[in-house]
Amino acid sequence: MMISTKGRYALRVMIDLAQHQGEGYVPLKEIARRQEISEKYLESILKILVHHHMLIGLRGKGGGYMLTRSPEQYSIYSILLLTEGCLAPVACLEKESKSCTRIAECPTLPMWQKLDSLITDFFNKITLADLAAPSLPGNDYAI
Amino acid sequence: MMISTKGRYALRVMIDLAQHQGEGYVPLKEIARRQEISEKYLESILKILVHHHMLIGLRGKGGGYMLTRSPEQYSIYSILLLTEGCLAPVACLEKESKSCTRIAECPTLPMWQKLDSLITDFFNKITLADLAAPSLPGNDYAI
DNA sequence: TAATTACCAACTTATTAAATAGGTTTATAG
DNA sequence: CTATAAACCTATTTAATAAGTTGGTAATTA
Repeated sequence: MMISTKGRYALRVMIDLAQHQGEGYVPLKEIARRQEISEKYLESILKILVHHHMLIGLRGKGGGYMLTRSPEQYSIYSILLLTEGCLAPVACLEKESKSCTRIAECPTLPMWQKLDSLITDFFNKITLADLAAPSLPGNDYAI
Repeated sequence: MMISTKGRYALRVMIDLAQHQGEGYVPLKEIARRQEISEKYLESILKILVHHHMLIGLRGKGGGYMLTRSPEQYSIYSILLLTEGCLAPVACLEKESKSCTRIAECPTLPMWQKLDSLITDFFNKITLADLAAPSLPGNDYAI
């Protein structure tokens, strides 16, 4: 498997926030309740998103979280990359992977690279708006 | 990440065997040396492949492993599926996943299903022959 | 019958995922 | 000005999985 709960939960939260745009700041407690995810665990995920300016977090009474842009302006790729760290299908393609000595002769590397592009393109073409929107003709991704 | 060493090593072994077809049975020791993989770890991977008739294993002096078909007849998908168990990009799509209560309303499920098809198709279209063959015009996968 | 090989089950170690605990800081409503 | 509600922060724990090792047994053949 490739996408952990961190990435999947992050997506669900972002969709939740997209669907509650215009309601001001939405507190974590509310999101956690709606999404049935532990508040404390969500916290650690939202921290990443705030830190990278995908969200604004406002403290204190009346505070909560809010999107910084409109849903069309978030690619699913950007959200998953932040929370998962890396979306490569094999260790060989990871940035930190101490370069394998067999790279030059590896008969499988080109295949992994093609798959990686395929996946990257797939997620880059989908936006938060596609997932948050109700089902409409032309929207392949909505339920 | 998605494909562990088990699946990656399995592919390398199958390619190695494809490239040494016609040399009779190839002992594990030789494969392990060429591929720089621990003999004992390889053993556990080859066991799976033999058990599912992807390979024949012959014991005793002069024994070793051999493909049961020609390389064109193995899809990469079939090899990875056996050794990895499941290639689904998210837990939600795994067979054993205790069915999530949110399936009916999950705004991300259609996306995961599309990605899963994409990956399955990708691996199904590539055969062992594609990876084992030398680089030729029309072979996108060889080094 | 000795050497060589595959086969088998159990165990260990390392890494990562997933979640929890227990606080501090900031803002606002009253 | 104070109680409350919220985000923020660091460290720790637990669970699961990946990765590899140990120590054998069974079959085959030179």
